[in-house]
Amino acid sequence: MSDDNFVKIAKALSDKTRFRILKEITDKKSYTCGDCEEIAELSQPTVSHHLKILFDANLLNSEKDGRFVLVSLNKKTLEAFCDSILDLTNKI
Amino acid sequence: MSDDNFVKIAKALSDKTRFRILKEITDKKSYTCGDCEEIAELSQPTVSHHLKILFDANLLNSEKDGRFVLVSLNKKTLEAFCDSILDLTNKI
DNA sequence: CCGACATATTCATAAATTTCAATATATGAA
DNA sequence: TTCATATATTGAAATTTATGAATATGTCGG
Repeated sequence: MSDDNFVKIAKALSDKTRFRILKEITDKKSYTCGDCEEIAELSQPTVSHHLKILFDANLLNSEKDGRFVLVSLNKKTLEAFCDSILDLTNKI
Repeated sequence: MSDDNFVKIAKALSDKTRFRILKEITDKKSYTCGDCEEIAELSQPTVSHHLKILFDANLLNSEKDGRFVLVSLNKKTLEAFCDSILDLTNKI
């Protein structure tokens, strides 16, 4: 993973609202953006903004379902991110 | 690990200068703050600021050696951070 | 088509972050 | 003690980020 990509993912993870959303959506198969508003307890535009950051970092998959957008965790990105971190520790 | 602690570590990792410093200091046993200035190619106060953020997130150990401060990677923090991420993926 | 709803975008504001010059502190050497 | 060096802190400017009101877009049901 490139340094830029690593930093982008870390930045996406570095906000408590976004982390709360990620933690919550691991439990169910799919969540709508509206579900995420309830989790975050913030306005719709703000949550939409946070979801975009998570999506741009490839931490979320999204899928249209009529009027809804269903989001789910992108496991591969999280695993690749972990691998990059463990690369640091394994060099010691 | 608490959510606050997770977010603090992610924030510390979410800057390219800080990530570059962390990557570099895995190679040698110990680095001085001056070494980190060379790595970062930024002013001394700026690097000192970045090192403080890494230290506050427990990503760096530091040890005084006369006039110098030697910094090294805190492997345990990185591993605990990874564990928290993998907790997310394992719930899917 | 129209009204209701889900999500995205624009715009403005407030807060946080990055950066460095200047300065302070601390330590070793002469 | 005095000077030179290593690091920390302060203060200020520029940039980025988080937030929400207003608005736009898109989709379903009638």
